[in-house]
Amino acid sequence: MGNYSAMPELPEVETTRRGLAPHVSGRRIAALTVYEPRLRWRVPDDLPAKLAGQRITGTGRRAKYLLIGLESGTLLVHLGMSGNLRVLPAGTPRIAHDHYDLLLDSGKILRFNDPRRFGSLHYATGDPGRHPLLAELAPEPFDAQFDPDYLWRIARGRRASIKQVLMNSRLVVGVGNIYASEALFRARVRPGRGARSLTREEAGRLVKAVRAVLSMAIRVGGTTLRDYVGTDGEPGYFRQKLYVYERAGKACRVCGTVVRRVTQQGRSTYYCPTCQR
DNA sequence: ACGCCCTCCTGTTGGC
DNA sequence: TGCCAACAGGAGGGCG
Repeated sequence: MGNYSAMPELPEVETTRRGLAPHVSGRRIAALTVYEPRLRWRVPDDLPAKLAGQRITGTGRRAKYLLIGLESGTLLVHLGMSGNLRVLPAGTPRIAHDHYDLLLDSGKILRFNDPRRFGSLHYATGDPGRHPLLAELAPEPFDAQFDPDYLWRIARGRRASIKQVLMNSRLVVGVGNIYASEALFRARVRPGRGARSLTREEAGRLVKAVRAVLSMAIRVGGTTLRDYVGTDGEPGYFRQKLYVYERAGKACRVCGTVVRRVTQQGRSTYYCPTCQR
């Protein structure tokens, strides 16, 4: 399997945000240096000039976008599926796939590394929520709006599977491939079920499960696959808590049944045929 | 409106 | 042992 890296989902992004916030909040950007602008979208040539000298007002997160608030706008940082941000002393030698540095007035740099270059860097002026990448996003899983009624209602109107619904960022954001499988396991719902077959009770269990699995992952610092590290170099420990993800052929941790792997829309899905109905 | 597929990218893996 | 195709996946874009 090629997941040598973090596959940053919502918990990994939130872990990154919390790790770097104390290092960047209130600092001034001395310079942005772009070594490789060809990310998911090309980093604009004029971005360094726009950022230089600006104070960082704070950090935030929307879906899997890390937001860095500046005096005159907001940086939208996406980690893609192999990206990470590290806080390092200025002058630290670059390694392969280091693509840009934000030099801070503290003498530290915020360095972005991303082997697959699926990550991105955007700058929004004005309300970042109006930026095209954020404007159409669904509620956060921890929003009050994402409740059993909401999930049940949208699921009933869909022909797609329940796993597809969970992973559709126009319906609910932040649930990627790992946590979709894990949440469905905890809710005891089979991932291949048609979303419209979800009962009201199952919708309730699923809302709880999504929130539980995400908040637990945030609490322990994300999922370690191969070499995931947060901004301070500490690995995440959620991998140890996985019930089904990447456990095909192994015994279910609850009932002992062999965990299955199936493919849905080209993505791996894992489930226990006994625990999940 | 919805659902599905394609695309971007590169390190790792497995088959021959 | 070495080569190479397949695979992994977030998510926007496009198409039917």
